[in-house]
Amino acid sequence: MQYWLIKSDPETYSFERMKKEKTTFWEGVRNYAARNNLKAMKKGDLCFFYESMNGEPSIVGTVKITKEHYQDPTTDETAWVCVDVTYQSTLKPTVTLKEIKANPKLTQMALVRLSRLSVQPVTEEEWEEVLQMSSKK
DNA sequence: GCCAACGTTGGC
DNA sequence: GCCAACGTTGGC
Repeated sequence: MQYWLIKSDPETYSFERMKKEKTTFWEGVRNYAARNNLKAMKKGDLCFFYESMNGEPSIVGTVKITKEHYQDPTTDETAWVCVDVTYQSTLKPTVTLKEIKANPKLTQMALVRLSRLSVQPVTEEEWEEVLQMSSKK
């Protein structure tokens, strides 16, 4: 069981839409490092859903991997894969990037260090810490 | 909208 | 296979 974080520009695919559709295939990854992480995902793994760009960049909820990687149907290139994810929960309130950066326990998070990686691993400690931050607010 | 960071491409 | 140039991402 592992934890991950996936990023989305809400103009492309918002968490609102994720909630409405319940399940979606996470396609469009065109970066090798991110692709390798997609391939490492296992059914049942949990993911933070992070919204970038618009407004306050934040972790807004969690989703679950419901299907392991397969050929990305949006391209013929066999190099690229996608996974299926299903809505799990909404973080109330959300945890912003600002707060994550301000938390000394989270300075090692890939989100802070590798800000451009769109699919990244999260440690169990980081996972728990972010959930705590949300519940304590 | 700017610009820093970083991944990718392509010439050698 | 190196590395400069270029393109893209994403925070601000």
